[in-house]
Amino acid sequence: MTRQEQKRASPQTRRRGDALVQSIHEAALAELAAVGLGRLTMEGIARRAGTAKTSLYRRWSAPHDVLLDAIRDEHPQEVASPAADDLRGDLLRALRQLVAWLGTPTAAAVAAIMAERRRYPELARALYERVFDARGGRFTLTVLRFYAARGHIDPARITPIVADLGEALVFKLALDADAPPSEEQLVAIVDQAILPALGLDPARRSGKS
Amino acid sequence: MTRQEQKRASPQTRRRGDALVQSIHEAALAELAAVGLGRLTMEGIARRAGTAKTSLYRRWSAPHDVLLDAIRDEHPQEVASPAADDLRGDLLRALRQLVAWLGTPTAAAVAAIMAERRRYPELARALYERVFDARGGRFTLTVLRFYAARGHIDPARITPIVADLGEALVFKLALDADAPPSEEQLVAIVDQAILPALGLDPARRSGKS
DNA sequence: CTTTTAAGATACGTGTCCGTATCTTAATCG
DNA sequence: CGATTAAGATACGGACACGTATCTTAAAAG
Repeated sequence: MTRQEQKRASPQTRRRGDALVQSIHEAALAELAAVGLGRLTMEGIARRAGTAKTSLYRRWSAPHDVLLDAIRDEHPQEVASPAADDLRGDLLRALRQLVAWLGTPTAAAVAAIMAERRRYPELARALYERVFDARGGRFTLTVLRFYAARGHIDPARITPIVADLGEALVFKLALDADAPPSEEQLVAIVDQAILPALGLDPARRSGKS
Repeated sequence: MTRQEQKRASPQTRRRGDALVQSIHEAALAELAAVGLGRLTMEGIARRAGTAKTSLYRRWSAPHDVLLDAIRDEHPQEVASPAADDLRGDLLRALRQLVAWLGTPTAAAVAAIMAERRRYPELARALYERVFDARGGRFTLTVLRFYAARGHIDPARITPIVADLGEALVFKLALDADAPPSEEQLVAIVDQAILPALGLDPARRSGKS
């Protein structure tokens, strides 16, 4: 056993550098979920992260700064690639992905900031500038554009309202029920709202025969 | 000049009874809008109402109680009566009414509670029980049912998703822009989303010729 | 190994809010 | 008018968080 191995055998008690920052980020998101924006404190984040306030103040001047960094680090986002010949399936996949994201601590943080954007305008602005552009990240828009480019959809149908449909309904359902929409509800969103709005109404097509 | 008129001539400095409660209610809603649920305090409400904490504690034990009473008192709601032969116009009227309500302090309070329902479940529950049933108050549903009963709409089209469409889009637009949707946007919601979902697609109808 | 770095622990004065207690006094009642 | 009621003002001890300062010590560097 070399001296290096002996050193490894003793359990580490302190986190340093990136490991510590990662822990603090996770703690910030969890603390936000627990207490909300108005009650987010350095003491709370530090307590939850199991670290000292000094470690936080060495890097950030306020809890909102910690939160923004946490969101940015946890936010990497990939939108599913459309299949090419299954509009309905791809819309469903996109909505499922949205629902999956809604279950993350990051989504909860983004929602909290959006909900209180009038009270914390600087925070909301910083979210846009430092994390994402507000109009980006539409899960269904990628799919719609993909199929319009291939001639499956009349491009004139892809208006801002139609592009917003899927997300608006998912958010509303989630808010009303305080639970993610079911697969059945996602299917209903696609079949009863999105496709009709695109001029591809399943109820009308089956009624053709 | 009688003694009663003399008494009226001296400016009153204190509010009593209902007048005081009304002031406190308004203050509670305004304070909530300013600081949010997490920072709503008795001291804040009292300060804003220009009264003493004792006056609050004589009636309520916590700021959330004040808030609930304020919402209930300010919440009376009337949905516009449909016209009978103007589905599109009535849907627009209903959406305008929703937008008008969204501009009230009460709506902001309801939104705040809904946004933080996971952090304040008791408060959210009390909102449902003491103020309104969660599934009530759908602005467009009254219109849809009215026209279905008259045969203008296939009742099978009025699914929960379709019933939710208008409100979901209005909420999303308002949230994204931090401003009420414009009249043009309301028109787009009706023409591009609601009517197609009802099988009454304007774009398809005009394409008939 | 020693030195350096930064993580962690704690103290401190200040400010805000809580909920209760006490008192003064405007407004209403009889 | 006097008596009663409740509105308003203020004090108080305790809890919590702030941001800064100081010190100890684990971990990394050389």
